[in-house]
Amino acid sequence: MAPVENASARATKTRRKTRIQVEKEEIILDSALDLFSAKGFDGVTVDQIATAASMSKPNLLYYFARKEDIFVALINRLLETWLEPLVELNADGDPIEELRGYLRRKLEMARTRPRESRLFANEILQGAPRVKRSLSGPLRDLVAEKSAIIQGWINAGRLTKIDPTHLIFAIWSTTQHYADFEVQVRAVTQSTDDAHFETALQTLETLFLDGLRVRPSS
Amino acid sequence: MAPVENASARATKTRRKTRIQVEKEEIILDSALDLFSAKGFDGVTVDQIATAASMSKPNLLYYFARKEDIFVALINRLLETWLEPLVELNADGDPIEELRGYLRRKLEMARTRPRESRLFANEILQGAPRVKRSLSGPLRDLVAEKSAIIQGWINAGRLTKIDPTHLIFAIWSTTQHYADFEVQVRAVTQSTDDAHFETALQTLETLFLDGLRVRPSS
DNA sequence: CTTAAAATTTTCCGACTGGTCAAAACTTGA
DNA sequence: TCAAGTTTTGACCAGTCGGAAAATTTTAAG
Repeated sequence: MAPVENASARATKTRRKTRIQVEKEEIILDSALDLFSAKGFDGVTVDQIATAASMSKPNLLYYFARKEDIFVALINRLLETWLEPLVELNADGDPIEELRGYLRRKLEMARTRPRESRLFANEILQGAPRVKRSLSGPLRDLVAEKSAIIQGWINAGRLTKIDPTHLIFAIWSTTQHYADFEVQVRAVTQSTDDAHFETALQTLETLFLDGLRVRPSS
Repeated sequence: MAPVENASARATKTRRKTRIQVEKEEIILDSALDLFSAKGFDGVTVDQIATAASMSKPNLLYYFARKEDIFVALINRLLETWLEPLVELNADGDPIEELRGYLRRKLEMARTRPRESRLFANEILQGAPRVKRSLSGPLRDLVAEKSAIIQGWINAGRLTKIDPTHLIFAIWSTTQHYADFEVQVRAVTQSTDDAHFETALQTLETLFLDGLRVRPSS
């Protein structure tokens, strides 16, 4: 007798997952991340994901009933790790060192996890139809919390007067640029490896901490 | 008798365009820009573009033989205006004021032409399959030229030592962020209009020119 | 007004898409 | 070992897609 419900439905009913379920779902998600991050949701077929995961389409659909379920699973799993660098920003640390560390962690994430960055960019770019709720929920709350910390540093005269939220945007955009616009970066810098990330870090640190204007050295 | 070749083919043979051709092509491109920038190349059907342009699908295909031709036409037309703010960077001006002006122009472009920004982002994000040539050609040359100018300013001690190319990347990413990630920006700032662009400009100017580190005011 | 070219519409098609279904093959725990 | 549950497969489908073809209507130049 064929099962009435699929693997996903069963999972939500908290019936515990089989060894095979855990393994196969992992393979599917990894293959899907490859494809979705490179071609976007609409640019990928279920068949392509199945082939990449070395299984048949109906078999894949046994684990994720709909194509969109795979995408949503990826986004949800992504959001957590994605915000980790910001979570680590510590109110008790030295402001300059804390922000330098955040910049470094975020750039490192762009270097080591470009697929996740591009997947997220793809989704936001198209109006975030599947994660809008998360944006105005957990994301906004976290930014508000960390912005308050930065504002505290500014009020204490330990940082230049600046809008904390837009500062966070600046860190996000400059670092993710190296993942999302990798093709462009490579075309312009003619780089074929990771070497430009070191230059990028130096440039961004100097820019964010000291700015372009030349000051007389004390 | 039906025409053997379509409007595009004729155009390439330098037969001059009809009034109707000029008008309709404009309408098609504008409608396509709306849709492509919002949903990406694969997320849009020819039928949707045709409906948005108030014509039938075969009629649209009379002007652009293939869906991809519309996209390519958009990208080509876009590239020129897109690089204009950088073209205007003037070697003879004051370095700080020149870069401030570039930043301002680029952010203004993100505000007034978000559709173009998103279209471009969509294309780059997916590996630039249709404009790779332009990236390593005209784009790279322009960046090289302007980087040399900035490097000249640095050598003359008029700017902080920094990698000019990555500085340009930083200006690109921070400004385009407000167009490409608009949904996220709005979700976080809870802004419903353009007001946050003023705050963004102030933040980026302060950040890029003076940095975060507090200096004793002379 | 005439007529050739341009523009539009109607009709159609083959390829592909996401997804279903029932049967077969395989695991696994008692 | 064996039966209940899990996993995999092959056949299939209804809808959509980009695009082709040909006939018809409209435009514009002489």
